[in-house]
Amino acid sequence: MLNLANAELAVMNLLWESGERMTARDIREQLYPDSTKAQHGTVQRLLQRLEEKGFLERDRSIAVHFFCPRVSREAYAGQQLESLAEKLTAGSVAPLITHLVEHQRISDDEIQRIRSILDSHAPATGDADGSHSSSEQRGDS
Amino acid sequence: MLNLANAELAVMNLLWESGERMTARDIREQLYPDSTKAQHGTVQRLLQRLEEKGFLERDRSIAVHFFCPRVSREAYAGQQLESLAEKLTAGSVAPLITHLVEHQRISDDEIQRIRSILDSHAPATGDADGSHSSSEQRGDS
DNA sequence: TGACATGTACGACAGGATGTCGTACTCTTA
DNA sequence: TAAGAGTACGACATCCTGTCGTACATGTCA
Repeated sequence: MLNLANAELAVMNLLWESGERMTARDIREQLYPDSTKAQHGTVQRLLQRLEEKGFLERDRSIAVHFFCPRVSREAYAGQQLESLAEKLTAGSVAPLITHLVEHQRISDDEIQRIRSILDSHAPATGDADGSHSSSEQRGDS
Repeated sequence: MLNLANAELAVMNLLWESGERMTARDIREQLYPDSTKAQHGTVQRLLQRLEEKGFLERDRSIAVHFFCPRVSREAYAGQQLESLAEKLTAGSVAPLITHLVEHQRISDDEIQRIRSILDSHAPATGDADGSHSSSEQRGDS
């Protein structure tokens, strides 16, 4: 999956937040409140590139096209995170989280949420320490 | 903090993995095994830009400079993760982790590691803990 | 000391990504 | 059919990257 540039991300954010399909006009009016003629072209260009990249779907069945996300925000975020982990921590996300936690960049509330996510998806292994399962650091490549 | 491009990241990876300060020659020989004259210039350019960006430190006290990281891999990774969370999930990393877990992109081993990180840094769950595996969180997300 | 090897500093360039705008074409509708 | 709105996309300036070459500095050794 490719990356989203700033302007492209702005468009996707609109689509993600709207929850409904949008027309190019909708998008233009939100991105450029003082929309000139030229900016309409800009939006069309962005939409075209986003379509080429596979990030959105265009409904051509009628003259005025409708756009909606083809990639969810969560999927994109997850992919970006994976890519980050691959490049920097040999595919492991634990070091990233370690750093965030140690530098108090994660609030207690966040920690609770993460813990509950893990609890609900990782069936208790039985043992409390969980250190039996080949947990050696492979921190770098 | 700025981003690292591919070639720049390659240099930083060398420095991060080496653990010791390196000369430009060391780096060139590793990046370009068949090092030509030209590539020496390339490496120098990369080192210069990395220094400008603040990613490494250059010891100019002697003629042949020594280079070492000024930013740790963990710090860079953490910053990138934060940046990602800011752009995509309103600063919260929980949604990122949620996605990874739900799509089984995190191994059980990783989950155990993350859990232990959280346990060791955020013990105050309100109650006296002790039963962290109990069923409290609803964790819908 | 002078020549040479090695190293540093940095200008320059090409290629790609991005944001922007303008123009040509299409479609709908009055 | 003409006007208005929309679509498709060429074109451009800008920035970032990776690369190379050149000019200058420094150290070594006969």
